[in-house]
Amino acid sequence: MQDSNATHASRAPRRRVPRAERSEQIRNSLIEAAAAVVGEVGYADASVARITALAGVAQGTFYNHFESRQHLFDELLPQIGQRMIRFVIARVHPDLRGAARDVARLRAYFEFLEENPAFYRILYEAETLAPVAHAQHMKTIIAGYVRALSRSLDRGELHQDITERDLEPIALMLLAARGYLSMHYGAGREGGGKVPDWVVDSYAKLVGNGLFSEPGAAVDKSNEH
Amino acid sequence: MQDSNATHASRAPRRRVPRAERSEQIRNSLIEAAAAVVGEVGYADASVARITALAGVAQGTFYNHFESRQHLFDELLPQIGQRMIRFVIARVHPDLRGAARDVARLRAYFEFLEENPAFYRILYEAETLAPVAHAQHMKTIIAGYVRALSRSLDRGELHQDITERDLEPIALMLLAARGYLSMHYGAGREGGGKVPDWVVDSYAKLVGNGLFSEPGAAVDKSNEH
Amino acid sequence: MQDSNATHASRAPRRRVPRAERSEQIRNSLIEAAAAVVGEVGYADASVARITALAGVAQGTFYNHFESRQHLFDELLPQIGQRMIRFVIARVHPDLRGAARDVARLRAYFEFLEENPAFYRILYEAETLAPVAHAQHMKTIIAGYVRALSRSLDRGELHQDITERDLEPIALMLLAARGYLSMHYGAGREGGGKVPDWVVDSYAKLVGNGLFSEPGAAVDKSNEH
Amino acid sequence: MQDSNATHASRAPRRRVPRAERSEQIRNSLIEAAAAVVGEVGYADASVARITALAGVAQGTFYNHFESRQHLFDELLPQIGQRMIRFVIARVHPDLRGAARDVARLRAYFEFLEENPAFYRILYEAETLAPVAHAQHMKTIIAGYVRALSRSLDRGELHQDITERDLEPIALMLLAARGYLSMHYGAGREGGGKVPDWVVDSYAKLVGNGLFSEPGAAVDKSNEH
DNA sequence: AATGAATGAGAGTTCATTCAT
DNA sequence: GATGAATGAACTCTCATTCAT
Repeated sequence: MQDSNATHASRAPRRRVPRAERSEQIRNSLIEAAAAVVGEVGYADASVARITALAGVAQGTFYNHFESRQHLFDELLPQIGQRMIRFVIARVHPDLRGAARDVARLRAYFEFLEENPAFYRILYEAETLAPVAHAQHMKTIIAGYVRALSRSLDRGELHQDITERDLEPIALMLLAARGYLSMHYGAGREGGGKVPDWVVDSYAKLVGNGLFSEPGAAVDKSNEH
Repeated sequence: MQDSNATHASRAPRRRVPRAERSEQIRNSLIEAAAAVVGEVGYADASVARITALAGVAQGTFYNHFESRQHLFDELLPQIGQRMIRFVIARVHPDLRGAARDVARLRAYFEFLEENPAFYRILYEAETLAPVAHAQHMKTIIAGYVRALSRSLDRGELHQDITERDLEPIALMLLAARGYLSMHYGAGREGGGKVPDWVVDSYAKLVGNGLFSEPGAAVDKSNEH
Repeated sequence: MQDSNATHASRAPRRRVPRAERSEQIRNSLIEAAAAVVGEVGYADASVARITALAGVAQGTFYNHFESRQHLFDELLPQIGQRMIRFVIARVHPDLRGAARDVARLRAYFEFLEENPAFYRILYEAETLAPVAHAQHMKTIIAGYVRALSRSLDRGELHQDITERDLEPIALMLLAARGYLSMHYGAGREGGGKVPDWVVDSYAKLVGNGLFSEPGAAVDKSNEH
Repeated sequence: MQDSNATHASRAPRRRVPRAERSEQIRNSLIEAAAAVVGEVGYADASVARITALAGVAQGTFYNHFESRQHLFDELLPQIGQRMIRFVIARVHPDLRGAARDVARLRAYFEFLEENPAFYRILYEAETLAPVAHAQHMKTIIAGYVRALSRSLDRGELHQDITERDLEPIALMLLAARGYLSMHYGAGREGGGKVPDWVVDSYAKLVGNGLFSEPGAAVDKSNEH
């Protein structure tokens, strides 16, 4: 981050360090401000006026850094989303396997939400208000989840009836669970807060054993092979 | 103040259409119009002008029936939500039990979405744009789901480690699955469409057997009581 | 359709006269205000704020009557242009013929400009700022002029070397003369004012005899002295 | 940036003067860029950003050379106007006299416009958007035209009813003709283009013989009404 | 009760100009 | 002198809501 001699513009700006750094600072502060504002009032009410006021710059400055309000919105989720991914990776012990690993990821996610309550809105409103970013984020997240499940599958950690093709819908459902549980028990509520342990346990039970106990009942009707 | 007696309409030749009924008609047509508009363009762009235009009344008329645009929005989901609930109930055979019943409900939900693609947006945007209605809807839906699961529990259809307290988070997660699967494979995508059978099968597998096969592994690590 | 009986109140607006009239009044006052503002500061600085302030209505009202600022601009020249045409027609004695008629029209035009000094800017800036209106106006004006000249041609009032084909460029040049003379000696200057008689006389000389007298030099014919 | 410090001063018109000359270069390139931009999009949309981008300098540099955008605009027409004047002088054979000389000047003007289509907009929009420059330009041009006509008058080339006082309005009208003819038949239209010969002939007829053939009628009659 | 024009606050965006580097 | 980001006033336009008819 310190070295900025790597890129050498043809026009030769004299003192690129302070200027470029200051510019980068402002850009970042705009993103941070936007994240905070969107987290608080949602995309729809995150006006440029509000964002720039929080960032402490003039409204016009906004447009030196982003083509439009929408362009900022489209960067918001990727930025914070990456942060979330790194956070979760850092929090999950590399040796964990199977269901334990999955539950650990869930917990890490909830912890991230506790520390970054804005993320909830940034993510879930993005579906309609920053759809490109949302689609990209979901794609990345799903792909990562499928990869992890795929490794579990290879290791034989999954039930025998689970096939490669099931992994995507299952990843999706587990992500869905994250979202709804945090909405209902955690950051999505007013005031945010921690998702209680017993809720995580319910997740673990569902993921570990499924819900219904009658053998084959669920699969029989709809599955022909 | 007009007479709102609707049972005997043939009283005077002056007024043929009862006022109250006509008023109710307009109110309903506004709700229908709003549902269509929100389904098409979302809450944010569902302007009063657009809704009244579709309903065929003047803009001012809107405010004779609803205190504000937000008040209409707050009625939208309850209305359409009830319709969805009735639809699902009607489609699920009363004799189905256990996982088969749950899967049938999932299918019915997807069918409702196919026939009412607007519902997807009305429901999922409501979380931020009609939060009161959304909370109420979720409460109702969850309560219904929990009741159903509770009956399954009483009948001994569930795994033995599932307790009464697990039912709410589990209901939530199954609802979450509905939402994300329809977003990804069905009505949430451009052009709507049917969720494929193999995706329903993946749901059935998860709900039936769980995901991970190591017995107890998932629960052990994270549960200390 | 005029009936506004209480028994048949479903479609018919009750008292359309005052409402429609008031609306028309506001629309007209916006046009008048716009004409005044454009005349004073030009199209570029004729902001909606300025126009509505002068018209005494709210800014939003503007958009109940015109799709956009440009749409008003596009109506401005046709409106005032028609007024000018009617004015000139009214001022020119129907029995005048030949050069006398042409000069009378020139005088009438100058008089109109004296009474409507805004017209100058409305017309001449329109070329770039309301090009469609300008083109339409010029087409109308040129066509009218050509028609008048054509009648003179038929009556044998014109020089023998003038043919039908010359009429359009000549009409254009006479219109050009109007414009530049008023710019330089009349309404185009600060403070407006009347174009002096001796300037009109110069016009009359040019139109009457041409400028150069050498036989054969320009086109030849009909010149001595 | 580049080594422009060649310090050998010889007899040849090669100058050293690194600073002043470089400064002059930038200033000129800004004027050239402005001319191109104004010609393309008009004064109103000729933003400082656009001009400096075309000139290849930073926006701030602009204000080292011009007090304001308007100050540049005020220099634009004088610069290009002088170029036009020199072009016309160079193209008109010094021995031509009378109407032939005038028509030759008209043709030269049209040729200049063909080669410099930007000039049309620079000149005609200047009336409202660079009024000082426009007034100065017109003054210069009119003075030159009057001088030329005055020489014709001294040589007896003009009609006897033309007096010294007529020369200014007549010069103005001939300039007006230039402008409108080029607007309608030449550079003013989309795509520019050459004014056809037959249009020039119409001009020649008007200037040569006038329009109406009744001698004297034009002047006398019009003073009564 | 129905109408639909009037309202005005507030939105996103532009751009001439300034100024620290 | 050259730079180019920062500034903030001004712009056009939208729309939920009001209210006289």
